[in-house]
Amino acid sequence: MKSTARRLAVAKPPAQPAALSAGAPLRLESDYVLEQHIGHLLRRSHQRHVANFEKGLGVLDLTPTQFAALAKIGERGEVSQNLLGRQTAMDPATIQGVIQRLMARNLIERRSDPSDRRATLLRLTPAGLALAKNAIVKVEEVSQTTLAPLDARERAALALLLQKLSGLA
Amino acid sequence: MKSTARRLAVAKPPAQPAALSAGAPLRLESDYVLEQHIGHLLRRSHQRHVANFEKGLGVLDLTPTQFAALAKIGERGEVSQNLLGRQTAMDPATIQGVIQRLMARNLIERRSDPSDRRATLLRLTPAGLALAKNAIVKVEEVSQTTLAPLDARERAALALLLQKLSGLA
DNA sequence: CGAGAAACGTACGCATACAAACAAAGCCCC
DNA sequence: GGGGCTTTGTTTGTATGCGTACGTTTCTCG
Repeated sequence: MKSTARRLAVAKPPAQPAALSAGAPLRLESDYVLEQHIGHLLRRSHQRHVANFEKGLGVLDLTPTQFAALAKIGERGEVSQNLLGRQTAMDPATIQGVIQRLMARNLIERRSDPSDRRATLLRLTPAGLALAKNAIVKVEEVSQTTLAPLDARERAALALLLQKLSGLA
Repeated sequence: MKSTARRLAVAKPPAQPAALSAGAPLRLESDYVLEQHIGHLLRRSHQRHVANFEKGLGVLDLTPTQFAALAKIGERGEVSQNLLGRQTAMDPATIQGVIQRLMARNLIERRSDPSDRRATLLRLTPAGLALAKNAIVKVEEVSQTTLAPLDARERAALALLLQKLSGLA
């Protein structure tokens, strides 16, 4: 078994206590290029899409995760909270907050599962259903905006590659 | 000029006040498939990479953004905070928190720009430089882990597509 | 020169995102 | 039948990530 669980990588400060390093700044001699790394590219691309999303949804005022939850609930009819989390790739702590905010807006409602007293079942309210329908149209437009730099062949290729990368294929 | 700045999309609850909808759950009749949408794929892929990152960095205990800031500072020698933010795709509010945490760990230090009293210049401490060097090695390994599902040709294609998508190409 | 615009860093609020710890309920399997 | 493991949902704490507003400083341009 592993000995220590986790150790903070705190480095003790250098010898001279107070003064800032006086001379030329320290440089990292390396051919590392942030902009070419997969992590940075994924982050930037996702960041741009989220920006498009929030702009495109406008008065509907849904975040990507809120929309995903709403759409998934509508697709399944009724789901438990943790199952919904797994199907939208959110951990229990995250989905919990999302659910709370959707409930506060009367978009979903919950009842306890009669066959499992631990679980709560989620379903759309009429308002949630109506909002989801409107949102789907907008979300399609958002996807077009995000994908605008790519042609049809590139879009298909990208989707396939990302499915492989995320373990969905 | 626009009339109202922003309106909350709150829907008034349906006629019956208290009771949950009794019958069958409302369903969203739609062929919308979350798993095929670019936003979800980007989110999942990024999510998987971040998980690899945090696992792979181990005791170095750097988040992707903290590493990006550290690497960029080391590359430039000395940068102002906002410029660093632009080069790592973080807005001023976000980079501010990252800088605070790196400073609290003695990895970077700041001085006010003598030629612009608004700006603060950031540079690596010796500890920060050492940590960054170690981190770069680990980060390369993380990238390999993330990209493991793809062969060389697919990796190159993905990088190109994401560069286009994020506006870096 | 001097007023308006722009840029710098900071602060607050909200929404993901996840680790860790927890109580309650259900399941497994001897 | 019952002890242990798992699952469900919650809470707390930390870290992005961005909108917005703010005070200070610098720049621009008439």
